[in-house]
Amino acid sequence: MDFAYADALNQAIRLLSLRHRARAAALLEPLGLHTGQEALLLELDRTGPMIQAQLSEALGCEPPSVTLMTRKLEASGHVRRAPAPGDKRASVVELTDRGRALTQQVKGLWCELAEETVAGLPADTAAALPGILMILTGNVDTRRPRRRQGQTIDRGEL
Amino acid sequence: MDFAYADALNQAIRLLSLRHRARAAALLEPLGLHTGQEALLLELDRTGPMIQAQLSEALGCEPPSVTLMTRKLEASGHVRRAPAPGDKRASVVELTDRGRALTQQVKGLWCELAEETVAGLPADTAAALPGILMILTGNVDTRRPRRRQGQTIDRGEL
DNA sequence: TAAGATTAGTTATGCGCATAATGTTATGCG
DNA sequence: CGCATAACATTATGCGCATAACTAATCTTA
Repeated sequence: MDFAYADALNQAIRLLSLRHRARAAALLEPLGLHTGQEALLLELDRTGPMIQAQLSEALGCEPPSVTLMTRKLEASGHVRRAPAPGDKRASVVELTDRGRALTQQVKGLWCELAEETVAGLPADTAAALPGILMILTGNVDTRRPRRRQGQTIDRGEL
Repeated sequence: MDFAYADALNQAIRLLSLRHRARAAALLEPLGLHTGQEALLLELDRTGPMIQAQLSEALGCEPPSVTLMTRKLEASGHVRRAPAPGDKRASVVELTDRGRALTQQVKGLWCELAEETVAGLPADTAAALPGILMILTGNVDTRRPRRRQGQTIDRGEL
């Protein structure tokens, strides 16, 4: 593997992370949201109420992070927590009406951000991009079982 | 702009950021490096000694971050700081011999990481990726003058 | 059913990067 | 020249996300 290429790729990913996150933060700030919280709201909007362990899985961040995110969103009244029926350890998280309203605004910003991000790219490139990035993510993902080299794993899921 | 696409794209970028960073951290940890420090070493290796303001620009992070990074790399003996000739405010940062040696190891890991990252991608897609990501980065970059919508700005660079 | 292992969630702590405020040196202009 | 302004660096502080250590509840199984 050519180092010049490797460096270009890793650096590009690093810079995109920094800038995309910074831009997202700037867009979300008027709504009183910090980066990461929008992902939780959008996930609840997509999937409906769920317990924190599921959120952790869906958001790709660790349980302690989810604890803090939900705590803050609860404090700001966008999310509600209730004891999970049938499991006294777990608590289900769901959007409040205010949270649902805010999520709609987030969706608008999210479209803006995506549009801004892929500006100047050929349409087919832009269309393929999410899928490509998901492949990359899967390739370096150490949380899940570890997919081998971008090919799907045989169905040995316990 | 379609929300489903926007969501897929923004989410993909967010997850790639988290996972790629985590994987890099895991690879760098045996070298005693934390994420971000490798970028500084590689930049010094590429460009040679430079002052922190230049590092800040090259690395895409703010001066206070550079202060901390250099301080830690100085403490671990990989980098040296000297007063800048002709400017008592600035200090030039350069690699020590140990730093240079470590950087060579980082380069190896960087190749591993890139290889792992693009596994399973068509060769031409992988080849085009760094350029595409740099376009995205430029599109959402608010540090520099603000390029408009992915097209180059007219040469009004002061 | 009682004991060990697993799972949900939390608290404590640490790192990277950001912004704000400060001190110091350079510079450009009346 | 002298003064205002800009640039380099730093300190203080805050947020997101991570890991480690812990409690409490649930599952497994002998």
